[in-house]
Amino acid sequence: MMMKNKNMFAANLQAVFEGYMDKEEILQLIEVPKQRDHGDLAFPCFTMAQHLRKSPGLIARQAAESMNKESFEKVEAVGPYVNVFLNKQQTANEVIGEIFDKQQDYGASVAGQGEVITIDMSSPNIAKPFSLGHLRSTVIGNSLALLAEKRGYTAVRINHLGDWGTQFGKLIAAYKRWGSKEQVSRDPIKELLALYVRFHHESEAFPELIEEGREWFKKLEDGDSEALQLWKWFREESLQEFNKIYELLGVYFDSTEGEAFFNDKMERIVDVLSAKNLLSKSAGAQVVQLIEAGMPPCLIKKSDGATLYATRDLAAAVYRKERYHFAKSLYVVGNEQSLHFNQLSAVLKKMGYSWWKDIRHISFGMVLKDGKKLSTRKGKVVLLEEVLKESMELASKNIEAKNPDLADKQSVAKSVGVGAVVFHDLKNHRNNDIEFSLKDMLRVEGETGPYVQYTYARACSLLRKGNFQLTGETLVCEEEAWPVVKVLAEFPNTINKAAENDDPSKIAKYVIDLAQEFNKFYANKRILEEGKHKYSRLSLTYAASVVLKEGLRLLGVDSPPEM
RNA sequence: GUCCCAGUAGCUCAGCAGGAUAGAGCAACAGCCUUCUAAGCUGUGGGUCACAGGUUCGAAUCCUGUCUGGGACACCA
Repeated sequence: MMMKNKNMFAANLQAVFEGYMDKEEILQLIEVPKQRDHGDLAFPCFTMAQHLRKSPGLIARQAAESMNKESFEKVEAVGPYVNVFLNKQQTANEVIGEIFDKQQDYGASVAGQGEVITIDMSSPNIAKPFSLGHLRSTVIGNSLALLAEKRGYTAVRINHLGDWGTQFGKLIAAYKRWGSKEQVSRDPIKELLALYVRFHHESEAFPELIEEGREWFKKLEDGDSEALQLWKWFREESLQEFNKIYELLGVYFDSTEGEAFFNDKMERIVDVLSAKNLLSKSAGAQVVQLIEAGMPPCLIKKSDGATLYATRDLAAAVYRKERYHFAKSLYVVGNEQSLHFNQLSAVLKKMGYSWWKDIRHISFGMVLKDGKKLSTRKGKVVLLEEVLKESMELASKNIEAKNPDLADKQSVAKSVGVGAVVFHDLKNHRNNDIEFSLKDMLRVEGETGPYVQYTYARACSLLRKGNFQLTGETLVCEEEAWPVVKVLAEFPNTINKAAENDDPSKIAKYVIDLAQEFNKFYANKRILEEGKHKYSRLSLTYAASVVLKEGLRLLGVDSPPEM
């Protein structure tokens, strides 16, 4: 919609500047004024001033005068700018009409029709608590998947569980020394974590423990039945705990093939590397040199012959390409691993896979406490489950205080409590580090999930009370409704920007923006007041509700119709 | 030491394919509910956009350097 207006504006200007500037260039220059009284679109004349060697102010005045103004409400020159005001009535009818027409598909496209995007997300480590870092990966990945689907792609959500590696040797060693079946069964993650922490603590004084852990991992790799059994048990218990969280978050996976799944797929990678003469020995280890790419070498095999993270990820990348034929493969993993992913791409490139450039590391900032990284090894973790629990309790208290007669309080408390935490995680650009603050996460006023949900619930309430029904009559756009219409018109554009930049925060900001504009409208106009504006106001309310709900959905946040 | 990311209001952050007086939210203060959900709305105060150069008619936005913070840098993932 906005694009259409922009095109129209550009076409008109092009006619005026015939021979000096093509439409593409004009489109590039057209901008949205920051201030309301500067209109809806603006063209700065500085560049034209250089072409024509006249003052920008003069050009703006002449352009404003000679332009075809029929399709706009007003065209005026202000200083060096040509400002246009769109036809509010027509635009409102077009925008809201389109939303009525498409409903939740408003903003959808077919850009990715027939293509697959795999998304490596969440990927918690077995036997360790689900941390806030994993929450980030999970909700960012989920939102990117939803955005991809909105644009017609098939999204494959992959939970690459951290279910293999030397830490399991350590864990088994710790369990054998100090663990008990009863305790682990009672509270698996907590107990396993305690064992892991104790192992690290004690191995500072008794370094021989490290060796013991290494031996257990070797046994695990060699298929020792005791080791394998313990490993399976740890994995199973952990997965059950994780599933509770996924259920709360409303996230599902198409694949939970973790690291262990690739154990038998790595030899092939090593063979290819070897056949292509890419492997070299360095201090006993097998590496791929990446000097020409300006990177340190990528470790493929340890000096004891064991494989490494990179080997596994290479195997996983190849496997995913062969299985899913992805057009793009995203890895939602913390930014401290950017070197690893750069190395991964570089090695794939050397292996001759042309799709190396379709691999994309979607990095995100860390969750910090007192400005420092949280460390599992030192037991310094914030448990997501507890955060969610507190948030849901707070939501429950708020409902009790504000709307005690609400039906289905528990499910609303869940939606709002979880929504607050998810939204808080997504509202800022993913690359920012987040200082852990329970207070901020539980906030429900201002730029928060509950604020947006509240706005949606209010809109729903109006629609219920006003018995809103589509009649298709022509709408009247009041002055106060115009800002809402403009934001509504931007939704498709915002979706594209969010998807192109792998940036869900754009959607979060958008939805806040829309809620703010709608709330202003709500404060200024009695929507249910009988009279000639009622249908138009309710229509606007309806359109806003559709877009708020869909925006929240794209973030993985529920929209209860009442709260 | 090398590489990556960041430094905008007291706090959390937008804005950054250059453009008109730098915007929100929180916190503070002052208002608005016998009428559509006050998880809301309105107003006030608060800024040398880290610093220094450069490119440009024009820089928070682009380039270079400096400082500060964080992260990564071989047998963890």
